[in-house]
Amino acid sequence: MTTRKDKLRMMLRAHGLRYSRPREVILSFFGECAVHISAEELYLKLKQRGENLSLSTVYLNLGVLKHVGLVREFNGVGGEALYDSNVGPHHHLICTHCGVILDLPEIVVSETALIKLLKRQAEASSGWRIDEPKLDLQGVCPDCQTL
Amino acid sequence: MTTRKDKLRMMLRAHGLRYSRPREVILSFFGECAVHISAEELYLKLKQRGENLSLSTVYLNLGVLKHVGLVREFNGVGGEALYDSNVGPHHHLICTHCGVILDLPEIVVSETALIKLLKRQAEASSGWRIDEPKLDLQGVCPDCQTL
DNA sequence: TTACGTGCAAACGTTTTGCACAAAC
DNA sequence: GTTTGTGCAAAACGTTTGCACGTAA
Repeated sequence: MTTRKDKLRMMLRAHGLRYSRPREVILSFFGECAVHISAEELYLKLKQRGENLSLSTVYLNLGVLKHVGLVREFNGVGGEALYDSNVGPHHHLICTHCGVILDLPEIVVSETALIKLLKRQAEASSGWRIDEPKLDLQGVCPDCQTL
Repeated sequence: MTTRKDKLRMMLRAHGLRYSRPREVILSFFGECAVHISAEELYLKLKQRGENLSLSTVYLNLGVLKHVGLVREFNGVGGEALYDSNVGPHHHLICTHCGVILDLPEIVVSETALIKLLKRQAEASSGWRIDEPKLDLQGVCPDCQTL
């Protein structure tokens, strides 16, 4: 029988990493909620659950997981590092008022043909090789609009 | 006769700010090169020119100039604050290898119709009010491609 | 003369690092 | 037994703040 823990062990192994309790709780947190979260927030959330791993371990492992491609790092409105287990190509809606970040809904993501056209044009005109066009739409979320 | 300094004084006045030597050298630096630069880099560049203003003054004035809309702040790949006197809507090419940032060339910027379409779709589907769609194209610049 | 801007140094929040110990393999 | 990961504390880093002095208006 293959337990959940065995699966985790195999996944980590496949990326050249060993199993550890901090890695388990961090990855299972991301498994439940693929939210955009800072290292410190993640540390506090895990502490609330009774896990006591250190803040530096959180930082270290987020770095390692980013390095092997299991999480993605990007910057919030204030420049803080945020982490996200949605590692596929996607775009962000960023509220300039409260800082909340949402992944772009399907209906827009499906318009990738337009993005690809932009990418091709940018490559042709600049000589750059473009990996991934990422659209950050800055605006005001529904909650902040009512304030 | 209206000197360059008078013009500067008037511009600052129009934004509710007084003239000062640090403001003069910072704004004239941006006038010459509308580059993407950090507070510390700017401080060092100005020091090289024989200007000795303090680092905190640079930070303070970049904040003030951002506040009145004369410069724009955004985040580099490492999350550091970068400043730019190109305050109009434009997009960025970001090299994931060396971190250099370029404004998107005309030929692509002219494709704003596509961006606007994306913006309208995103607004309709999400309920957000979107101020400014900003396209960050991450890739590898010509210099880093040859390494 | 009064409000605003500066320089310095200290404080701050976030992230990284060094090191001894512990756990995984 | 060897390699890798952890926790703690200290350091490093970019940025902000408090305060006495200087300068613009």
